[in-house]
This record gives sequence, C-alpha cells and structure tokens, in this order.
Amino acid sequence: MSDAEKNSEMDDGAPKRSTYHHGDLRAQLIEATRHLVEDKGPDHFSVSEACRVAGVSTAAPYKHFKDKSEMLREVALGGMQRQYQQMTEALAPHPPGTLDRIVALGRVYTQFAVTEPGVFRLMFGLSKDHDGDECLIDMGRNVFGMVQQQVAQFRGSDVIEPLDERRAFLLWSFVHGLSFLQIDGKLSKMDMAVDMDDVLREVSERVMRDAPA
Amino acid sequence: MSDAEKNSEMDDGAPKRSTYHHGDLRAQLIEATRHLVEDKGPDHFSVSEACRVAGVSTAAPYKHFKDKSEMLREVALGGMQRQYQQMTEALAPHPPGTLDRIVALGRVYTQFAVTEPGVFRLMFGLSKDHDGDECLIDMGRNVFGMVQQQVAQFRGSDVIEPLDERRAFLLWSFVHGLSFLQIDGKLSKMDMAVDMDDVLREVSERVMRDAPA
DNA sequence: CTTTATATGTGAGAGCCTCTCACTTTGACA
DNA sequence: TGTCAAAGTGAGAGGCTCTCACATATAAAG
Repeated sequence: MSDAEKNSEMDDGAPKRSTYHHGDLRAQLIEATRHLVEDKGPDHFSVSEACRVAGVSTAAPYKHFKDKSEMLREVALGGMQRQYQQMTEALAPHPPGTLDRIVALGRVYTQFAVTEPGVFRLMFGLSKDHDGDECLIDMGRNVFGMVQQQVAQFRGSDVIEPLDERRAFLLWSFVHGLSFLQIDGKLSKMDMAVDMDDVLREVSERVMRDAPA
Repeated sequence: MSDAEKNSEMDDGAPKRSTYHHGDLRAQLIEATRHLVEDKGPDHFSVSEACRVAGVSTAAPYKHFKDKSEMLREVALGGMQRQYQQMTEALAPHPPGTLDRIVALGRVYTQFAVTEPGVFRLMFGLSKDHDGDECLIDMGRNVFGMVQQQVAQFRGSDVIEPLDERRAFLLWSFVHGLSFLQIDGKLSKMDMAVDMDDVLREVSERVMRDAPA
C-alpha cells in the first residue's frame, strides 16, 4: 500500500477500499442513502444496500447512526437545508416586495420535489418515523418564515401580521399539494398538462389579492 | 364442533379459529391490513402481523394476494371508494350550483385524510408500488370528475370547459396539500391553529372568482 | 353415498433485512 | 514507544416476504 492511496477521498464509493479505516464513512453513507432513496424510493431503501455501495460491513453504520431511520432523517435534514438554500438564492434576482419573489419561492418548492422526489417524500411523507425531530421542525419554521416575510413585504410591511400568516399558509398548502400531485404522477394520469410557472403565478395572484367578500 | 359454530362470520378476528377453512379470509385480511396500516403506518405494516391478527399461517395470504403490495393496494382502493362515496353524499344537502357544494367536497377530502391518515397516504404517497393500477387511476378520475362537474355547475354550465378543469385542479392541489400538512402535523408544529371550514371556504371563493388581471 | 378435484390453509425453509456483540485494527497522543 | 478510544468486522439472533410440497374440507361427478 503506497503512501499515495492511503487516506483522503481516494475511495470512490466502489466496494473496494484499500485502507484500514474509512476516510469519512458517515458522510459517505448519507450520500449512499440519498442516492438509494432517490432511485428505489424511501421505502425499499435498505441499510445493507447502502453498506454494499459504501463497501463496508453491515455492522459499520451502527457506529455512526443509532438507527436506519436516523440515516434517513439525516438525508431529510440535508434536503431541507438544500431547499432552504435554493429558496434564498431564488429571491435575489427579484426586487423586494414583488409578486415575482413569491412565485419564485413556490417554483423552488415544486422544482425541488420534482428533481428529488425521494428526498422530498422523506422530508414530509413518512411522518411517524422522524416525527418529533427538532432540527427538522426548525428548518420547516425557517422555510415557512421566509414565505411569511415575503408575503408581508409584498404588503409593504416588515412585520408579519395574521393576514400574512394566513396567506403564507394558503400558498404553502397549495404548492405542497401541487408538488405531491406532480411527483405521484396524478396529473399525467388525469391527462392534464400543466404549465407550472403559469399555475404558480395565478395562484400567487389569487392568494395575494384582497380577501373575498 | 357443533353445527352452529361451523362456518359463517363466527370467527371474530381473534387468533382462535375452530373451523377447518376460514370463513372469508380474503376480506378479513384486508380488514386487518387496513387496521394495521392505520395504527402502525403504511410502512411498518407487515403481512406476518396481519396473519397473526387473522389467526392464520404466514403462507395463507398468498392464496388470495400475489403480493404484500397487492394487499395494500386493495386497502387503497377501498379507501378511494369510501372517499368517493362520502363526497357524493356530501353534495346532497346543498343546492346545485352553489359554492357550498364545492366547499363540501373539499371538506370531505381533508376530513377523510384526517380520520384515516394511513389509508390516505396509501392512496397517494407510496407511488412506486401500486403505480400503474388502472382501478386506482379510474377512481381518481371519478373523484376529479366530480369536482370538475361541480365547478362547471357553479358557472351555470353542465359542460366542463378548460376553465373548469383549471379551477378544479387548483382546488384539488390545495386540499391535497392541506390534507398532507394536516396529517403530518406540520401545522401544529408551526403553532398554527387553522379553522378548516373557514380556510376551505376562503380558498373556494378565491379560486372561483374571476381570473386575476 | 362414495370418489375425486379444487380451493384453501399449513410447516418448513430460503433468502433478505435490521441490529447486537465480542473481537480486531489503527491512528492519536501522552 | 505504549496505550486507548474510535471505527470496522464476522457471526448470529430474530423478523420479514414469499415459495413449495403437503394436508384438508367442500363441491361436483359418478
């Protein structure tokens, strides 16, 4: 074993590992989990398979995670962070207080669901498992807070009032449902072709209008 | 073994069965599955446990179902039928062409989700498994068709136009998202108290109003 | 009223999974 | 250099899905 191939990120995820201790198994297992969740679905994910991918024994993960569900939770958390990140970035191109900002947030939300349906399902969907996780809840609060803030700014205010909460909630419900219908293929099965951008804009307008009589 | 306790629905689901062949194992397994799905969650459901509940060997189900997932699909299908049924009934009290009818449909949808979250998740959620099932898709079409019809009638028409499809779709997305947020407990975790009826009415109004500029 | 065929249930077991435990390896640091 | 804690392993207990050869009750036919 040469000095060169000793440590570091040499191991490419292939089952051959030439070095005693793994570079950073924990991170690599999370990555493997994410991949598997994505192409087998959150159910049908197995720790064993993640081990095979990472090239370690099936006992190894339990030095880093308490549980199978802890591995999944880690992936879910990563997803929330990524989503939050994307949402923040999506804000930048548009001036504050515009509807465009609100539309942009919705677009990120649904687009995330479409590009990473497995992770998205993990973040929501499977409730019973990682239910009371404070980190996840906090991330959720962050995301929701961002929406509320943009909704308030659209009104020209910087403080969030009940009206803003209400609107943010309506928007959230909508994009959430839209995302699920989309990834479950319900829309295509109903022979419905939907222009996402179009729909998002319409809904944002409808929600942000003055309350109905 | 007396003649009285011979056949029929004598066996109450308890693991003791005094008769040679089961009364109607298929139906009973579906019932057991539904119950288990409801209180353990759709994942965490196991065929073995259903067998224990029904009091048969673990090989028995495979005389009636191809698969674990076929059992689940049967439960999902039952759910769709029940939901459809409830929606039809919910229409009756309100005169045709009213917003009340549309609100009522939404209420049934979310209420179903709340009272049977496990089954609801099964009906949607787990896509990969019972994905291309024609029965499920047809039932979905029925439900969606009903919404479209009410939306058209609200406009005073009996024929469904693109506008109606659009509106029905918006409504669907919304109640779908609302249902999931509700059963995942996201709302309570966000310290949001929401009056369902109130929200449903507001959304229906917003969606059924004239299109925004 | 037998006989036979069919549907339905069973026990055993193959092969997968999760998770534990005693044990080994290895890198860090005193 | 010696010791320890962290990280990985093989074996295996126990649970799961699903198959297969076999058993048994009911219905249909003789």
